[in-house]
Amino acid sequence: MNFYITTPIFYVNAQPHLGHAYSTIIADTVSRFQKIAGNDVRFQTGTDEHGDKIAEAAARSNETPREYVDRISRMFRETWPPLHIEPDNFIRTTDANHINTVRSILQKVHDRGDIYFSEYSGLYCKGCERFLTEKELINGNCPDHLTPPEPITEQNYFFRMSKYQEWLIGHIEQNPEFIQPERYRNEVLSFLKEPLEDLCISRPTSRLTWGIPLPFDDKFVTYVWFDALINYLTGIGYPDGPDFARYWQGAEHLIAKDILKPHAIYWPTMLKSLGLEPYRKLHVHGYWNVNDTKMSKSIGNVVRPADLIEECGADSVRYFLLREMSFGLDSSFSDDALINRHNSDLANDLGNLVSRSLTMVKNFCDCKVPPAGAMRDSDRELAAAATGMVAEYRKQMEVFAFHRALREVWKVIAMANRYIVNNAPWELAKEPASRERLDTVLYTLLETLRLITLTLHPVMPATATKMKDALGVESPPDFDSQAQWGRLVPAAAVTPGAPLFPRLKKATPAPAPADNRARQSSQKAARPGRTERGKP
RNA sequence: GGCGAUGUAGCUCAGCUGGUUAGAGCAUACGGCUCAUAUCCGUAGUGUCCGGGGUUCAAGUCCCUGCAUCGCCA
Repeated sequence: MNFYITTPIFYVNAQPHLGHAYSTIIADTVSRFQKIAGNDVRFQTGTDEHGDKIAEAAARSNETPREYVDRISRMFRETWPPLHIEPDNFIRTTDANHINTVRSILQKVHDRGDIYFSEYSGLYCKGCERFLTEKELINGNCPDHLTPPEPITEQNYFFRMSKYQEWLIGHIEQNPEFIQPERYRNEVLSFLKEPLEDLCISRPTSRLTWGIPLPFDDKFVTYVWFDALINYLTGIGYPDGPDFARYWQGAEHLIAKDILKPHAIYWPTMLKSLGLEPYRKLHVHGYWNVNDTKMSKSIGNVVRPADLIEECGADSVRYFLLREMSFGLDSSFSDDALINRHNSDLANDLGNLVSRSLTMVKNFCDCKVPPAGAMRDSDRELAAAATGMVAEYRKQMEVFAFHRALREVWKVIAMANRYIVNNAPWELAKEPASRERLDTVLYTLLETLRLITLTLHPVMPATATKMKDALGVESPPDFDSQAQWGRLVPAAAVTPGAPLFPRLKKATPAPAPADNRARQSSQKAARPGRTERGKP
C-alpha cells in the first residue's frame, strides 16, 4: 500500500514551538512505521508564506517579505533534523512550481464555472484575515485579536463551495474513517447541517500584494488558504508527475484541531471541483497546554523544541510526546512530566533492562549470543508476550493510537525485568551444571530485546539503532522478516555500550505555578547568546 | 442560545457491545536481590466510579435530570 503522510505547512508568522514539533514528530513516526511495514511512503512538511500577516510581520522587522519568509522558513527546516525528523520533501508556498500549480488550478476551477466575481461588504479583521459577522464581535472587537474590524466593501472572486455541500456530507457519511477521531467527524457533520457559504478566494492588490496573482485577473491575489492547501498536490508533482499518481491515492493529512474547517470542508470541495478524489484520511490531534495553561506568546510560556532536546535528548522528547498524549485529545506539558517519563520509562525500565542484559551477556557469555536450550514455561511466556506485542503494537500504530502502542511495549519491558529476577542468571552462572539454563535465559532475553528494538525504530530511531547495533542485528528494520521469534544467531557478537538514557535530576522541587516565569527566564539567562543571531 | 465531549485512587489515565471482591503507571511506606543507570523485584494500601432519579436478576458501563469543565456553531 502507498502512503502519503503530510503535516500542515506551518505559517511563518511565528517560530517553531512544541505544537509544530508534535505534528511533525507524529508524521515522521508514521512515515518510519509504514516504511518498516513494507509500504511505499512519502512524508511532506513545509511552510505557508503568503498573506496579510506575513506582510505585516516582515514590515515590523524591517525586512522585505521575501527576506522575512526565507529566514523563518529556514528556522522551521532547521528544527527538524535535530529531532531525527526526516521528511522526503519540504515545500514552501513561495516555490516557483507551487505558484504555477496554484495558478493553473485556479484557472481550471474558473473554467469549470466554479469561480465567480461578486461584491461583498462586511467587517474585516486583519489578524484573522477574514470577514467577521456582527454576532462574533465582543464589544465591537474581534474576539481573537481584541481589535475593532474595519468596514470594507470590495469586489472579490468566490469559489462555489456550496455547490459541493451535499456531496461532501454524503462522502463523510459513507466513509466513517475519512475524518478521525470521530469527535471531529461529528463536529464537521454538525457544521455542515447549516447551509455552506461560498468561499472568498481573492484579495485585491490594493490591499495586499504578498500573494499569488489570480491567472484571470491580475488585480487580485489568492486567498492564503486556497493557496496553502494546494501544497499537498504540488508536493507530489500534480498534475502529471509520476509521484502524483503514485501517492495521491494514499494521502493522509495530519493536522491540529484549529485548522479542521479548511481541511475538512474547503479542501475536499476544492478537490471535487478539480475532478480529483478526496484525500484518504484526515487525522486531527489536540493541543499541548503548558502547566495546564494555554501556550501563547503573550503569556510567555511557549516551549521551544531545541530547549527540550538540550534537556533530555531528541528520542526522549519524541517518546514523551507520543506516549503522554491520547491522540486527538488535549494534554498538558511540563518539565516535571518530561523528566518523570525520561527517568522512569526510559532510564529505569528500558535503559536499565538493556544495560543489565548486555552486561550479563558480556560477563557470562563472553559477548556472544548464547545458544538456546530447551525452553521452560517462563521462557515461552516471555516469548509469546514479545511476539504478541509486535502484533498489537502494529494494530495500534495503524490507527494512530501511539500511546496504546507504546504501552504494549512497556508491558513487555516490565515483564522482561521480572523474568530476570525470577530466573536470577547470576545464580545460574555460579553453577557449571546450569550452563544450558543460563544460555537459554539470556538468549530469551536478547530475543525479547530484539523485538522491543524493532518496535522502537519509528518512535526513537537513534536509540533503536544503538540497540540494534549492540545486539548485532545487521539488516535494516522490517516487520515481515523480523517479527518472528528466534532470529538471533548463536555466537554472533553482542556489544554493550554506554547507558542509553542517563538519569536526569529534576530542575527544581515542585515549583509553584507563580515561580514558573522566573524559573524559565533564569534558565534562559544561563545560556547567554543561544537565541541571538550572528553572535558567537 | 443550539449541538457535542468529558467528569473513575494524591497525580495522569485504562475500563470494548451492562455480569465475579473497580484496574495500570507515577508518587508514598515497608521488605528482598545484586546482573544493572541508587537501577530491578515483591508487599501494602486508600476510591460515595461528579450529584440525584430510573430501567434491569445485574450499571462505572444504558435512559432522564442537575452541576462542573471544555470544544464547535450561533
